[in-house]
Amino acid sequence: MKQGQIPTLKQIAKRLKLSTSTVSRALKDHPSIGLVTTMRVKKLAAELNYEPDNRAIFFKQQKTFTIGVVLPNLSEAFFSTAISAIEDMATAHNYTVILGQSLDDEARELKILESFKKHRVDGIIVSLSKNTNNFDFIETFQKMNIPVVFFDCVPDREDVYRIVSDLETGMIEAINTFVSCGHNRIALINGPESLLASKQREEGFIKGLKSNDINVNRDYIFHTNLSEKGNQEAVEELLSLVDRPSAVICFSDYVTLDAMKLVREKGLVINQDIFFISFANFPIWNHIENKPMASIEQFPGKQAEKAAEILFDLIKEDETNKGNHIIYPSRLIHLDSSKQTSL
Amino acid sequence: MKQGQIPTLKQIAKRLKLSTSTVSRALKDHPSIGLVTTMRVKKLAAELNYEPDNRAIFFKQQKTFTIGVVLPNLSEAFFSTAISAIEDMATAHNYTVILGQSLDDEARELKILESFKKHRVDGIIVSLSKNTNNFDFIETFQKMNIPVVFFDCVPDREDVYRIVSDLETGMIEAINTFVSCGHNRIALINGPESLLASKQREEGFIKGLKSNDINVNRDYIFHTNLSEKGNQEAVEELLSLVDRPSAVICFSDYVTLDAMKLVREKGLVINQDIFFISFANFPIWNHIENKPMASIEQFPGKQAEKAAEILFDLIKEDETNKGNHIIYPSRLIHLDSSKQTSL
DNA sequence: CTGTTAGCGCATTCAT
DNA sequence: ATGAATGCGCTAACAG
Repeated sequence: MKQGQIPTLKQIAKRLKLSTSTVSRALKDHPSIGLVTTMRVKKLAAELNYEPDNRAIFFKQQKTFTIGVVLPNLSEAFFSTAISAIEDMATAHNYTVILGQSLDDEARELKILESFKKHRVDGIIVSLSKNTNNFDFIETFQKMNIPVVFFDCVPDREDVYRIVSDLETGMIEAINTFVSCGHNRIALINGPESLLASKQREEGFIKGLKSNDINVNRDYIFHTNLSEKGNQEAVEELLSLVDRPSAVICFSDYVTLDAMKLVREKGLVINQDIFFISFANFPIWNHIENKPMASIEQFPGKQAEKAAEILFDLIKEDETNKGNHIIYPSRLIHLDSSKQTSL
Repeated sequence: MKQGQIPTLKQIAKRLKLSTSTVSRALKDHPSIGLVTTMRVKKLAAELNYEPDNRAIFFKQQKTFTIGVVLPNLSEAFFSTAISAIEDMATAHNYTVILGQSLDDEARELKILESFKKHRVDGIIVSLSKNTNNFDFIETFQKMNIPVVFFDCVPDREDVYRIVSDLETGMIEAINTFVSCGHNRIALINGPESLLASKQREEGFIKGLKSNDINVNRDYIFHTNLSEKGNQEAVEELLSLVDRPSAVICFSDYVTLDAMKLVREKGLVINQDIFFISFANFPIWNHIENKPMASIEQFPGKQAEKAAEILFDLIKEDETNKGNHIIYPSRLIHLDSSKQTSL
């Protein structure tokens, strides 16, 4: 009574006095099956609401038509945009997506990867947790022939497929913008030093300053572990400098939110006493007073889409070495600040 | 050479000169297998890095140990909190989660459900798109014995499992708060009339006014389709009333963001000329100047967790009719407004 | 305590 | 153009 309803190939075959193979082929428009038979089969299949049982197909084909995606945090607009892009690509390829949030916790990330492995996903897309230091899992999946593609937060190794945003372009635009507004005391609140993303920001920062003939002052480079507390500590330090910076570039929009909050509490006026530019360009800025001057767009959708594209190529074993390091430029987006100075 | 590495039960059995069933049982600590044998099997399995092939297990057990979740939009904090809760529950039950975003598009929602059906998920959790009117899919899944649980945005039918937040409690608190601050011209910017959630808000609104002996003025109830344009139109109307409301309750924090933006552009000062309370309580308020007075928390995590709990009960066929309509109270959260009036 | 056997639903190879 | 036979990896009923 339970599953009695769900029709199988065999049932269709019996009802039509055909063999399962004929039915199977008819359903797939195999050329060697007669038109009449094909029609009869399809008709009954439609009537019975037949659906092939994916479980059997997965088993037979040694595939699951499923990819796994590990992200730090869905609540960040950056990643929800990314996952939407991946989902769309997956749908287009007739794949489904299983998901895990690492919440920037290395152990949790590993558990998710474990579960993907057990699930026998056909491929994996990862944007690393900010605290991941152990990359042994890469070898594990290599051995199992499960392709892995990284994006955004990627390991600092050459032997992987990875897609990143070139943070230098946006960073240099940011500095040029600040300089053209007359700033020369420009600070950077950077992320954890272990991150490739932080390294790249710092390189761009220094390059940008140099190209504007500004001395690089190491005291103007701060680091945060990206927690609210860490962000505030960095800002406290920054504000207590005798020669306080007038312009600040933050690792991300979240860092900027924390920074601006503290700055306001200290009685300083944003976009008057101190100016901000940050990374990520999240959509909410347009609804906020006293936003940063600009934010650097990293095109999460594009990055994720490319990651999915490469992954599906790898799954299809088109191992056309189309370069396993893709870099997209980032771009500075000026936020409408017409209301900012009117306060 | 490809899959040659991946060990199976059979291989372990051959190497150990045992039968596959013995190996299978040993790996599961079946009591009828001798300790020595169990040890030998486990040792070799560990050496070979054996992992059972879920595809075969799915097939054999007629299950996928996978649940599907359909949500409107991952980028809303409400839903990303919800999905985290579901994920945690799923992990605890050894299940994986496949995900789809409807983006409030009925057709897209249906496609996602289709794909879940093909994937033979063991159960489904849905928070409906704001534009869904056709609920035929409920019958389809019923027929296939795939349990479905709704939360937050649920169908207005009795014969389904659903978990919602009781919007009335929060709504009444909101009105009481406004009244105690001296407001009596209180407006509601509500969502689409077709939504159960809108209906409930309106009921609470009217109840709250009545209990405070305030006449219900129908002109103070507005509707928006929740698009930015719709939100703004509602606010335009509201502001153009001769007897302009001094206090506004909005359908959600997103509506409030749009509303406050427009209000500012009109030169009005928030928390002085006009006051807001809204639904959802998203985390970013604490980082924003000129936030609403309060926001009504709907506990997405709790709702989602409960939905998952019920779903897993249904999957296990513990069809203990533990009530298929669960309601959690909502609660007004006062936002720290110390900085608000100091501008 | 351990082995043998059968079968889940489907795709496929080999016959006819 | 169609059918029969096989096997994917695993579990479980049955047999010893």
